Amino acid sequence: MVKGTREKIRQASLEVIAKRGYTGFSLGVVAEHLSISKGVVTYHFPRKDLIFVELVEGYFRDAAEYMGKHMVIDRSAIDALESYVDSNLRYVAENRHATLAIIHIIANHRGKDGELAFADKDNGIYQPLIEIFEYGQQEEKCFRAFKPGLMAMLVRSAIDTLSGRIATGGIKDLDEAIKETIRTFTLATRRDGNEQDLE
Amino acid sequence: MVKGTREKIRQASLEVIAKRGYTGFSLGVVAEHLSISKGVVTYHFPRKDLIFVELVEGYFRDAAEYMGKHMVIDRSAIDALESYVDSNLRYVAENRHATLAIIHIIANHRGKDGELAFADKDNGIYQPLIEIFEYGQQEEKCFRAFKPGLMAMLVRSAIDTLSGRIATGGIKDLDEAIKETIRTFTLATRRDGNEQDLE
Amino acid sequence: MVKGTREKIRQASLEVIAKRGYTGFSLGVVAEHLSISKGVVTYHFPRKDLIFVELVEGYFRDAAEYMGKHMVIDRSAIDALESYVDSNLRYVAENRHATLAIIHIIANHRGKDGELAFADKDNGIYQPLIEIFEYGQQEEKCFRAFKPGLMAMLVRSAIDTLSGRIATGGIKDLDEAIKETIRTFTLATRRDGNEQDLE
Amino acid sequence: MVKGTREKIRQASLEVIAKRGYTGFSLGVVAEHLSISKGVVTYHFPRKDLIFVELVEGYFRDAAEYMGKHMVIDRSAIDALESYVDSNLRYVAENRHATLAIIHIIANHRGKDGELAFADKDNGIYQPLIEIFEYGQQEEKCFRAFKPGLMAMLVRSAIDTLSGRIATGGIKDLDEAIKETIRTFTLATRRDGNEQDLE
DNA sequence: AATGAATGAGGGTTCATTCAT
DNA sequence: GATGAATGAACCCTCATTCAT
Repeated sequence: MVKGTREKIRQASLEVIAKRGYTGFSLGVVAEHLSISKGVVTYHFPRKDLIFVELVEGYFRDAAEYMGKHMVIDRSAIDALESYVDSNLRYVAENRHATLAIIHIIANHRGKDGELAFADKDNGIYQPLIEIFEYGQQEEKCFRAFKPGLMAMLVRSAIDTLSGRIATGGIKDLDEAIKETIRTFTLATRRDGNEQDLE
Repeated sequence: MVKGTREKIRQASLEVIAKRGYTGFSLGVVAEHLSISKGVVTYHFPRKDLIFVELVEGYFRDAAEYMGKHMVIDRSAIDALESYVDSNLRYVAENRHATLAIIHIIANHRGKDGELAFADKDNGIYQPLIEIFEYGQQEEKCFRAFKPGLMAMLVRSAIDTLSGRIATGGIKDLDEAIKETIRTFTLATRRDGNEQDLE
Repeated sequence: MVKGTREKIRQASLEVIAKRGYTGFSLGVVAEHLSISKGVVTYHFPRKDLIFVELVEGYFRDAAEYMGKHMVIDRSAIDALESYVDSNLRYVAENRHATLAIIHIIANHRGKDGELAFADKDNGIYQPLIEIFEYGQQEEKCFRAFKPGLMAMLVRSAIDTLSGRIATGGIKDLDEAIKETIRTFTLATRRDGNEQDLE
Repeated sequence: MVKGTREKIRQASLEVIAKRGYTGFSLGVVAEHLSISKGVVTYHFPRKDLIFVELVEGYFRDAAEYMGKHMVIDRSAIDALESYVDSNLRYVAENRHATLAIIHIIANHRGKDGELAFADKDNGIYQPLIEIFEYGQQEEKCFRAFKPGLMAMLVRSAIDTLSGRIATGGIKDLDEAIKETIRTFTLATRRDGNEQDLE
């Protein structure tokens, strides 16, 4: 199977960024990595930014597709939360290089105005979680009272940090880590009789 | 009181990195920011790395000092955990710029070998948490069974991500955010009768 | 009638050069301007130079043809001079874009040796004027004594500069400008009784 | 006498542009010409444009100073016109390289908007001539009726084109060329009894 | 006749670093 | 302590040109 050069550049870019970081990424390194001329890269991506745009958008598109296939949304809110964390981390585990690269890009790439260019990408990702929490709090009454936005941030923080660890190979037992993460947030969010003890 | 040039450079560096990111930081920008010659910077810090080293070490030294003053370690493990999260986040809130800058440095700065230069700094920070968890599990029996290292990572992830939000001004009600974070991990780690329900 | 691609490229090149200058001209811009591939341009003009050669030669060929139709050479030298200036400027006015482009090319394009490639084209254009002046001085005695080559240069300078103005739209009343230019050189070259006053 | 590097770069730039044209000018060529690093050039002129700005402004400043010293403005309008042409061309003759370079810059350099960056410099130069003509027409009645702006353009065109010739060494006898140019425009502008013959 | 891919040289620019003063 | 000058490597990007299809 012949992969187009453009796709090769995408792939190599992800690898380079994952391995050498945002700063270590340059057209020259990618070209060298692929044993092609530097001009080939600029031929396919007239401006360096466009590589980032394509990588980030592609990553989120694929992730959304994966999530759509694996997330459980027709059962309880708790099941939804569990499957959200589970499918998220599994997608990450299956796309370690890409994930690490995307994290680097989002955290570092800035537009000409000096502002982070992909900050919004990061925000949009909270929405599904917030909806799960609101549904669980208002309809199913299975979640205790907490600010959905804040809890979503905590869940995401766990997923993102764990993603980094997974991506860098710092996690040995993936299933256990996922299981424990899910339990952590299940315990933290559920509504039960003991809740008022904490007041 | 006259602040030494060296200190001024440190301060300016933190501000620049916090505002413009790791990539936007350069000796020239710092010099311009202070209205001094670029040579002055290299006079005080012969190599760029040394600025980072000093900033990161200074930050963790100050943080450790702050924690030493504010952490409760002579009461229960639960109190220790609570005060760890609390003092951590309060220190961050009081040092937003510095925190953001340090996060950027740790996430991006690499040595000549291409490896992240401050990855170890990040690791050492887990130790106190691990000890709290182990003590709470083995001695006080107040925590349920979980891998201390993993839970420490989850707590740190929450603190670090929240730190970023706080540092960038994304958190409106600091006290509420801290309180909710603490409750989240209190609920997630405590040992109670309902725990086995989840098996 | 379908215009051949080659002709389209010529036309587009003139427009691009006229609007963006010699420096702003590139094969890519022309291709984009025509919504064709860059390869098409190099197919028709294997080397960039060849576009310039064809444009310049075509321009002077057309100009010569136009002059041949409009110049009066069978009457007096004064009439010849007048019609030379007049037809020259009218041709320019009718071919503003092309004229501006050609001016840019002649002033900037250099061969591999670094010398202006079309400097000679510019020189050849003086000959008709010189002949008119010599004839008027020696045969008709209608012109005063002056170096024909020098006066030819002055006339050309007026025409060329005026051409630029006309081409860039800086001239509002074309007829008036032409009339005044002709009068200027008629007065400057004629032989009359007052001439010796100036000695 | 030690010339500063900045001044050397200015000088070398003028030479390079004069010899190789606007297109043949590059930071690399200048650096090589001076046997210095390319970085030195950008150290003194952070952006390439600034070289052009400094060259053009310096040229016009020097020219204005020279004109101020050599122009006769306290006698008749005719004398003023003569001295204007004379001092202009003599300044050019004494600054051949610079003049040629400035001509190239003005004709080619464009800002980011794509418009000629020094077009205005060229316009301001007409003002003195226009004033001379208006004064001669209205006060002294020594000039015939013509549009001052148009005639100014014709005079400038002669000067500019002659400047180019002089700069490129195409003029052998400078004094004769100047004298003839002055006579040409003296004859072309003066008011005498024969004027109405041309109506 | 037309196209897209690939190339490599050269462009301007940024920047950490060295050094003499 | 402080400074400005100089350096050279690396950066992104533009572009004429070559070539297989």
